[in-house]
Amino acid sequence: MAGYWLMKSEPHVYPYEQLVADGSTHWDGVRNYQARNMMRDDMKMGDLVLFYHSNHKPPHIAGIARVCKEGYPDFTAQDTNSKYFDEKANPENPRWMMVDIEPVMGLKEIIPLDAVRNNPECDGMLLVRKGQRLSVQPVEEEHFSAVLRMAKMTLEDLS
DNA sequence: GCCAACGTTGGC
DNA sequence: GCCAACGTTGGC
Repeated sequence: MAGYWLMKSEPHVYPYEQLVADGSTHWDGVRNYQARNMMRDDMKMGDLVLFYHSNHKPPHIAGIARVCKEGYPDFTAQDTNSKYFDEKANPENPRWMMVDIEPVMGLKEIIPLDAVRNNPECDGMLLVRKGQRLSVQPVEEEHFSAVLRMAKMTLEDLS
């Protein structure tokens, strides 16, 4: 059964539209162990992803993406020219992992963070939990479908 | 730009 | 293994 996730990106760095333009992307630069572990162990081919724009007014869910390559080493950690370089990473112990995602479709209506927070169907979503900052987080199926409903979409629209 | 929340680091 | 210091995230 498919898993559901939410991934955060700052739209001035990498907006959903860029994912559409690129066709797919590797999700490099995650330097948090919880997020790494989920990408390494839990995110599977075909899992659906809410693509979230953080640090934007208003912060919002912009589109749906899909995992198209499962966890593998984040090579930017071993690239001295990368801002994500980590001297503790090496081929034997890459330390950081990433997945690839591809666009599925943009939301017909973007969903602002406030709308998620104000929707009782989204109670318990990590996204609206105070103080949580994970840039990759699991989403329950009922929350995922609640977000789609808010955007006047269904899972069938995604297939 | 502020700052609360939280993760990481490193001395002890 | 504790915990103070520090850095980052991300909404506001």
